[in-house]
Amino acid sequence: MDSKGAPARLRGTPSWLLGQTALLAQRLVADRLGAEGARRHHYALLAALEEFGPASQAELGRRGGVDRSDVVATVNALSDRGFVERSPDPGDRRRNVVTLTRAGGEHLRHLTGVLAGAQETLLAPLSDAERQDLVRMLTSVLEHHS
Amino acid sequence: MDSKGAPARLRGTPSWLLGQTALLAQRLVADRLGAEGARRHHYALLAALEEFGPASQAELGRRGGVDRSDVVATVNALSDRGFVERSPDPGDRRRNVVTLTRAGGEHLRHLTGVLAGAQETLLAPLSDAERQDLVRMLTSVLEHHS
DNA sequence: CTCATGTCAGAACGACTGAGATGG
DNA sequence: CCCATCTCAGTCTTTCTGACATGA
Repeated sequence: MDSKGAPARLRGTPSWLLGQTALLAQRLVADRLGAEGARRHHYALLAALEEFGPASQAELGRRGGVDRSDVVATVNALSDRGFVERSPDPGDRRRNVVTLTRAGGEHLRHLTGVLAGAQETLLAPLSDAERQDLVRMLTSVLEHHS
Repeated sequence: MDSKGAPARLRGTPSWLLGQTALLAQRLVADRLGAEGARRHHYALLAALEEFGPASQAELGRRGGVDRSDVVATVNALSDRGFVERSPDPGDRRRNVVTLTRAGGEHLRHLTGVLAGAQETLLAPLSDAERQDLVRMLTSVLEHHS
């Protein structure tokens, strides 16, 4: 992962640059979130809950891009800290309905700020226009391969 | 890793976009290289050998961004296929000097073409100018955090 | 004594798979 | 009978750590 001294053949390759930059970004984000006792999955599920409302765990995992197996542990952690509530669905007894609590909403807002700070640090050398270009290009690549 | 349906909070976050795009890129590259019986480490070491010349395994690992533990297995695989030669350094008996063979050079050129094809597929929706911008921006971010 | 090197064994992590129990 | 859900256990990767023997 050391970027310095890498062969020119690699340094100029978009896939390599993406990998290195993503690694940097993941570490930054994991560090900042970790300082708040959170992880990426935590943020993903909280954000999905806020945007789409209460959902079963399976549905929540689909919306947040988290594997159904990992949703279990993440919801455990979040509910231990009072950020979500897990209650049986009266209409379908297989399901647990997960709901965002007030404290969870506040936590989400807090983490959103922390995340924004991390983006700022990450993209420090880029102008606002460049950042928008970057987001647009990456989005376009992702949509093309969906 | 499913990009569709993700919360807007995540979809617009540069670090998330980078992660998703890098994942896509890594899978593409791993698939294409895998079809040639190669992996990313193979390419990294071959490229480092061609650009900087023969080196000890430790030095090679530093140059190619590969952990020295993993250099062992990679050099094994490459030398099994005749792409590199591992010989004791006469001037320092701790070291193995790794050298690129003619077949290794040809393999590297072949893989370089395969890699270029993967970049083309990955960045299909972007214009040439956009691709250059992307490379420039990512490089600038990486250098800033070095 | 110290440090670097090559090697191996395994930890740590994250993404994912499989199966079982419950229920629609 | 078939499918969805929740859960747990465990696999499969890749990346990295620790330890060891050898030798500069």
